[in-house]
Amino acid sequence: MPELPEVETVRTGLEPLLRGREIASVICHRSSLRYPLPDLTALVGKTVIGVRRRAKYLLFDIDDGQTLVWHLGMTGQFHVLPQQTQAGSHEHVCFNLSYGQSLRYRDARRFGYAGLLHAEDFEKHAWFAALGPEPLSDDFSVNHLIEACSSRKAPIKNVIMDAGVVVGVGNIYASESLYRAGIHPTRAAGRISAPRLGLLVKVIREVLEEAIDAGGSSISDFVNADGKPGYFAHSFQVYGRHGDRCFACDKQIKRISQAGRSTFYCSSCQR
DNA sequence: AAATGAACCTGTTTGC
DNA sequence: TGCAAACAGGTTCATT
Repeated sequence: MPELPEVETVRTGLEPLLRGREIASVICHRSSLRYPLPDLTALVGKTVIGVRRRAKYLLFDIDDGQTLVWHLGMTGQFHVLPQQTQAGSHEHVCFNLSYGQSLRYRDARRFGYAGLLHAEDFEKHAWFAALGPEPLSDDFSVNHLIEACSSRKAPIKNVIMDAGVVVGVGNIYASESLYRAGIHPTRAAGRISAPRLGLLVKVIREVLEEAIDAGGSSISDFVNADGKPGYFAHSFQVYGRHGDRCFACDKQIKRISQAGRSTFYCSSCQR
C-alpha cells in the first residue's frame, strides 16, 4: 500500500488523534505479522506523546522513553474507531485508548512488522542504520545523488528505489519521477549527466510533495486514519497506464519488469 | 560486489 | 461463466 506520501498521510491523520492518549488495554489477535510482534501489553498504562515518521516507518513515541516502530508493509492500515466497533477482517491488533476510542491495525497480507525500541537510539537498529536521507530534507542533495550514482551500472530506477540512497521512493513514485525528469528507467545510473540528476532530485521532491498534498495515492485500498482515500492516483502520468497514450507525445506508455517490479515509461519522452 | 529472483501472504484483476 | 495465472504500494534473504 504505502510509499512515503501515504505513510506521511497516515502519520498526519493519527497524530492529533493519539497525542496525549493513554493506552488502556491491548488486544492482539496474532503473535506475529512478518516478524514476531513485541510484547505490546507492556504499553498498557502508558501515554502516546507523538507520532513521527522515518522513511516508511511510523514512530509512536511513548512517555516511558520507548518508541513503537511500525512498518505497514504492502497492505497495512491504521484506523481510529470507537471501542465498541467489532473487529474487522484481517484486524490483528487493537489498542484501546482513553476517551472511548481505539487504534486498530489491519493488514491482509501481513507484510507489516513492528518493534518496541528505545527512543534515543532507535536509529542504531538494523531497520534504520543503513537508511539514506529523507527525500524532502536538505540531506537529499544533488551532490548526494551524483555521488550515489557515480560508476554505478544499475538502472537508475533501481538506484532511486534503494533505501540506502534515498528513502521513501517506492514503485509508483519511481516511475512517475523518472517520467517527469525525462530519464529512461533502464539507463545506467552512472551514465546520467549531473544536470539531469539535478533535475531528478528536484522532481522527486515535487512528486512526493504533491502526493502528500493530495493525501496520498489510493490504488485499491489505501485509506488514512479517517478511512478516506487519497487522490494522487488521478495525477499519474505513467503508473498503471501501459497501453494508453502519453499525455505529452501521444505514444503508447510501456510496461517492463525491473528487479521483479513493474516499471511504466514513455519511450519517446524518456531517454 | 552487485543484481536478480524467491519468499513472506491474501485479495483482486486478467486471460484463456 | 469459470478457473487459473498473474499481479499488487515493501523488504529481506539466497543465489547467480
